[in-house]
Amino acid sequence: MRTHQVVSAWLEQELAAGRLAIGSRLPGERSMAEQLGISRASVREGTRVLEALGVVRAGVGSGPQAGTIITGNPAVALDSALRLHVASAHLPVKDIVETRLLLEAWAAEHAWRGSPALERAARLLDEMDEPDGDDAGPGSFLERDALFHVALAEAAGNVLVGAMMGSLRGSIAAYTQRLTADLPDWGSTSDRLRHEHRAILAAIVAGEGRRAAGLVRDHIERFYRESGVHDQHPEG
Amino acid sequence: MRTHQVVSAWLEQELAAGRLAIGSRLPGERSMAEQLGISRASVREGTRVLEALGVVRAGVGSGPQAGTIITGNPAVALDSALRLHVASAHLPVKDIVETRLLLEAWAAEHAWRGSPALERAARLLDEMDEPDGDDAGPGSFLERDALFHVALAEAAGNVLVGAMMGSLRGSIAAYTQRLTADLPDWGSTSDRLRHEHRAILAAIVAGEGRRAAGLVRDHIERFYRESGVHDQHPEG
DNA sequence: TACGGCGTGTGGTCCGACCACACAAGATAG
DNA sequence: CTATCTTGTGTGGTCGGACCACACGCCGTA
Repeated sequence: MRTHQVVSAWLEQELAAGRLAIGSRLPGERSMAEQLGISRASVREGTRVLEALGVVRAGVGSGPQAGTIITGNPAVALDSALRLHVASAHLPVKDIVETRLLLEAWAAEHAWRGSPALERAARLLDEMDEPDGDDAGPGSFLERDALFHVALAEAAGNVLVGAMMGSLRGSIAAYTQRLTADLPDWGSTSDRLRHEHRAILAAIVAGEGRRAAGLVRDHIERFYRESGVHDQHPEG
Repeated sequence: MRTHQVVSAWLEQELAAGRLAIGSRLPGERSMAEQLGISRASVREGTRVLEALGVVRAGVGSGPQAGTIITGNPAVALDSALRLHVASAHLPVKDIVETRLLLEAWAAEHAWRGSPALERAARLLDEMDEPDGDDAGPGSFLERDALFHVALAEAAGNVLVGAMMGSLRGSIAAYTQRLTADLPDWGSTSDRLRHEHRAILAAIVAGEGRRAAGLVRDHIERFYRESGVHDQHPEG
């Protein structure tokens, strides 16, 4: 086993044994190096990995935000991973759209009606109704659009599904931005999107899961069809 | 931006520009440190992250396997990530089962009939028919069981879905192992699993996607119901 | 021609040093 | 006595240099 993996192996043990939990602070790098019998450089490599995986968060200085603290954020793991894999053209945009469709339709169908995520989604829709005051173009609209869809995914109460959609957000924002640039009439398109968003949320709140899932599917598919995503290359 | 992130940022640029691709070899750590104007320690932290994300693979010595080489393996990213997040009890087993159900049902419905993954799946089924010669108990059976399900997921031709199932494999193997220990009659259960596997694969090959999806759903759900997974805690 | 030792470049690990930072306790000025 | 400033301490962040094990390919040797 490579030396830096000692850190994650140790952390996994501590977590399983209940000696550490989310929110706990890890020993300092110097102290951990001594405890584990490895160098500080290796401890740091191990910590970097944990950080990339969204398991810990490192902060300098002193105080509550300082030190290396255990978090539970699986989304950051995929966020950066997806960026790289998309960049390497190993991950076609088509697959991302497909996966998004899959996750969101499922989430819409299984959404928990009392989820606070739905309230967040509703707030986002209200904000999207206000004309983009200062910012130009569809920038902040699409930002909230992506967040709205992530909120829907989280409403199903499945951490994994929520995390996966959360990490897709970055990729989604990237190409929706690109696609809207080619649209001839953004005004009417955004109006339609607004309307469809309302319909989706209403269906979920009304408990009509299957119908909501269908609406989500149409919503996403139509947008990509109109934008002609199928003609574009990942690096476009 | 933290220094070690210079590496992933640089790599992303190189990939996007087409100067690097999967299979390419990165410059040596020492040379890269000089090029990027950072220390070798930071380069190493950066490559450790890339390695954890499944973007590169590092090998010592010389020859074709040596050096840091770009791979496209998103699955390894989640594999370790899931282990840690499950250990931290941040990720309930219920969510994993649910996600598995979601991914596999979709994959069964969208499987590409000519996929080589289906041939692999068929071979695995044949191997599972042979009574576990030397190994005791359901060990290698469950191993192949998990691989069979991953193969089905890959048959849909979606890299992301395949990668997600691949990284779930570790977690799945962990608790199926645990659950089968409590089963009163493993012999009859494994017979039923074998039969269901055949039926699923046959439905896919016959092009009856929807029916295959239903079979998959029943297959997974029944197993977990019988095993009483709902009564178990993540750390069980 | 076949074999064996050696050079070279790779990542892997370690050490020791210094930096920027953020808080807390003490010293200081009002 | 209070408010402010200074200093101390511990944190992660970065750096340069050193040595190791490894695996290959070259080259001298038998």
